[in-house]
Amino acid sequence: MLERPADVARLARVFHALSDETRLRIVGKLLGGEKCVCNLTDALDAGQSRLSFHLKALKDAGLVTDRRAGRWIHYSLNPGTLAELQNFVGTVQEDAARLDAAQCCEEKKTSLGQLYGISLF
Amino acid sequence: MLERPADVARLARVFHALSDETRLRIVGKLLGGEKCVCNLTDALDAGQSRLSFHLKALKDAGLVTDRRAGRWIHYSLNPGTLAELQNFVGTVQEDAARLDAAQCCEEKKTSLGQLYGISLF
DNA sequence: TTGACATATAAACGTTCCTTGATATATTGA
DNA sequence: TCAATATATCAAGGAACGTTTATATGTCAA
Repeated sequence: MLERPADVARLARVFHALSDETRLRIVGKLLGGEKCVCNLTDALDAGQSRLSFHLKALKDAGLVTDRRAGRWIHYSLNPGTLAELQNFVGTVQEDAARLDAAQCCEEKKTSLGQLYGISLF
Repeated sequence: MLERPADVARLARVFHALSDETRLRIVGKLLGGEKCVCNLTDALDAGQSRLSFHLKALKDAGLVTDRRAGRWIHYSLNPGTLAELQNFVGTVQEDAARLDAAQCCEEKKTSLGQLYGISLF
């Protein structure tokens, strides 16, 4: 998934959207189900315009969707993007764990072999 | 995990580390196993100092570890932090999927009930 | 139609981030 | 010890980001 430049750019945008504490707190609130902006303003005591700014960042990244209901606009988590994200993180994590498990058997190879260009296996 | 301020700050740092295209490409390269900086410089044709800057960001976030081997420093993915990350993303994703599945049964409730303060269930 | 309310957008400003070029540190081989 | 190599750190400049205040848009109720 990190081979195609478009995917890299997309992932960077999603991660960037989650790289701010206010936005993470918004996500935390949305875990309970969809919320209108007014709910979030109270729960996070953040100014209205500030909240709007961060909601836009989350929405542009595809992490949340909005739905107008009369005067209010309700935001909720977008399962699709979250599934993509989980897929990516899961892949990287599994790979890292696999490499880590293999490492114990290659200690000598990596620390000495790479130095001297010798493979013990 | 988003209740404690310290966790929110930690997560924001990890996400920020992954919010840059150069750093994501570094992660992509490390999927194949540990690499020395020289390998990465070649593979990503990024200047040495630029690469060093991004490796530090990944290291400070706990996403990679480094290991000196003679003249070279090898970087590899840190499975622990990646597991934490996967745990978080997985939780949010599952929650979003659950809410999404429930939504079909509450369509009337959310679109009309919330407007008029009536619960149909 | 008017006023109140919920939310979005714009402008201005300080802060953080990334890049580049120069310099410093650590390690090795001669 | 000296030169070469690999990497880190620093300083400067510009771009992107987040906050705030003010204004605009859209919706409802009277």
